[in-house]
Amino acid sequence: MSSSVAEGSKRRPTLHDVAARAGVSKSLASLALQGSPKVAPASREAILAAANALGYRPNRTASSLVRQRTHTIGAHILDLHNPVFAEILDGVQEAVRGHDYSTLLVTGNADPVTERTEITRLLESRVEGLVLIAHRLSDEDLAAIAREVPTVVVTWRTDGIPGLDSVAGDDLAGARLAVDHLASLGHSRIAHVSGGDNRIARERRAGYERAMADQGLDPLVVEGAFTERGGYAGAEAAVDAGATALVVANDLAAIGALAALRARGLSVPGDVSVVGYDGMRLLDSLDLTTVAQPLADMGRVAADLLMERIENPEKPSTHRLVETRLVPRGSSGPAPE
Amino acid sequence: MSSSVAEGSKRRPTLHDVAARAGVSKSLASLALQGSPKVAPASREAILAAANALGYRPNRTASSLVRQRTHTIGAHILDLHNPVFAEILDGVQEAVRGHDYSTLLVTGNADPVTERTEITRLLESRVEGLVLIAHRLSDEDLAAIAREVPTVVVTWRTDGIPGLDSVAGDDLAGARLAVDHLASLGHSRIAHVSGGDNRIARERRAGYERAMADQGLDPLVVEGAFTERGGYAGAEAAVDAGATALVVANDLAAIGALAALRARGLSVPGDVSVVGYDGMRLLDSLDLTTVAQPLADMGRVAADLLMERIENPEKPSTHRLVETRLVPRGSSGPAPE
DNA sequence: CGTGAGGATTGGAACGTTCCAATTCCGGGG
DNA sequence: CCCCGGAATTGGAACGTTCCAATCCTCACG
Repeated sequence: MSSSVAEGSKRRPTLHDVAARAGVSKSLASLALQGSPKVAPASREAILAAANALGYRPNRTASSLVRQRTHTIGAHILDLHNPVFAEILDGVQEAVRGHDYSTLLVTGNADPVTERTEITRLLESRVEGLVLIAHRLSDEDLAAIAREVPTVVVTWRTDGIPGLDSVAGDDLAGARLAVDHLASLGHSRIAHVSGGDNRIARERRAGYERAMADQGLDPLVVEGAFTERGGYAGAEAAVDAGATALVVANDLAAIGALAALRARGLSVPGDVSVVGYDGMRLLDSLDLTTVAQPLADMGRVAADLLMERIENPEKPSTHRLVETRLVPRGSSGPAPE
Repeated sequence: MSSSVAEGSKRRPTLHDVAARAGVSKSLASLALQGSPKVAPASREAILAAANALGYRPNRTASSLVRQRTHTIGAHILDLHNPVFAEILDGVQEAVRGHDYSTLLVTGNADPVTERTEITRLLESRVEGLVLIAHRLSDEDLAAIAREVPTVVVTWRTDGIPGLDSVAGDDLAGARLAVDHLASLGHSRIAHVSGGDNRIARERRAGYERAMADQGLDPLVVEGAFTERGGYAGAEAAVDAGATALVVANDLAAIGALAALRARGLSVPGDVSVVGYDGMRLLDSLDLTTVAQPLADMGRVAADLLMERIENPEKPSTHRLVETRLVPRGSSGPAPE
């Protein structure tokens, strides 16, 4: 019959309700719930009990408004379907949680338009920082965003934009690792299945080309994409051109490449060796050689950089290049014949 | 020299600033930015121009507070590493975007404690609904949450909790599909690599056992888990026990099982057939037979149910059982000898 | 027994919106 | 020339917090 409970059954209880029930002011109730030491034990107890009885939940939006802090960061992920991004996100989440932040996640689904509107939404929600796990933004857009909120780009180095940090693998060196590995196994017809026309793909391709030149080998690049289909088609073209080894632009495409080779009845690594790129977890079971990046670490580093910049927005940009390493597995072996 | 711009360089411009610059009241500015038809064209233009010049961004937290709506739903995902969940989430995102909602994403990392605190955080952020893509909550916790906010559970049927909807695949029928498929290929020693001690795993196991009984075959269950490692170990145990076909609890574990068989030098499907469960995209390339669920659809349906319940919180619970189907691929073939 | 120190408590402003009720403005009809 | 209606505009309260400044108590000390 307690009227406050009865009428509260529809409306969410507010701090005011808690205070009323405990017989104190809302100020004191606020203090007590924040765990301030200056509230008398008796009052504290009464307030906590009241809050509990009412099922009170602090309203973060109200609190954010007055505190001018949301304790939330935004994360944009290019494509939910690539496990690689999920692994990076996982690292972000972990680090961010340690700093008592939440993550507002959006995807552009690889479409630049939705990507922009989704990011706008994040900005309107007053996220305190932004982690872009791959993106399709123009440099101007990126600069505008970075001016507005601390931002870090994961997956490729982005310099020249003030106040923006980035975390990336060394794609040039990574592609070289793959080429050198295959060359040392005696391969000479090493093809590259590219990842299409985007920043990372270009970088990896450049790394491949330079490494091939340094090995004194003729490069052979076939067009592909960062998807299984892309890898499938690319692998077909590459073996048609006589390749005995494939440096594939990413793991997903490498899995597709494997499928293509299987379909052709070619054995791996007997007839053709395959090396992927990224180092997603699954690959261990698939026995696929790859150039691995420490994905979760990249996420963690990104989140840490973001936290630092939130602390100190004026700090100079830092660009972290993480180490990639070759993880040899069963998909790469000596050149045939 | 315009003072409002100069001093605004640090502080975010607010509606008040826009109104001042346009020489109107904040009320009118608000109206104009919402696209109300009752503001004079001239004023509208001035206001829009001012907003643009200042780089004004509406503050959603303030707006949420007064409107009592956040236009945000919360999503909890059990484990970011299982691509299956990502695919479901993708469907959720898409549907939710259509309704002009954002998603606040959290993970419990399969740990019940962080799971609860993360969900609490969502509640404090006043999400208008909750999608739980697998969870570890007790029924009481779940009921308490559902009482507080519209909630839908994806991945397993959850009834008996008022005001809670669920979307799930028919695991009983699904496991039967796998068994029948293998039986029709002539297998009799069909083992089940279980997914451990959880709701879904139990259901799939039960489906397997019943189907085996109906086929007049002896069941053989080995303990596994919903992970690659679990599948790996399970497959070893199963072949040691003489199985020629494996019904594995989920795709991830099936991939692990494949790895185990390869390590043993057993051919698939020559020596052993393998059937997975879930239907994650990657499987197509891996040529793995599976019992597929329409994952993205499940996400979409979940989001739609949620939207309906947000509209009408009193509607009776609905439990959607989505259809699973067997997708035969190269990992299952006739029984040996 | 008065005074003051310091702890406990409180009122009220502020955060940036939305939206209702009230006011101003304008031209046309009487 | 006044008044009226409707369109355009505005002030101000409200949303649920936080936090500052001010007040209230209580008790020890002189």
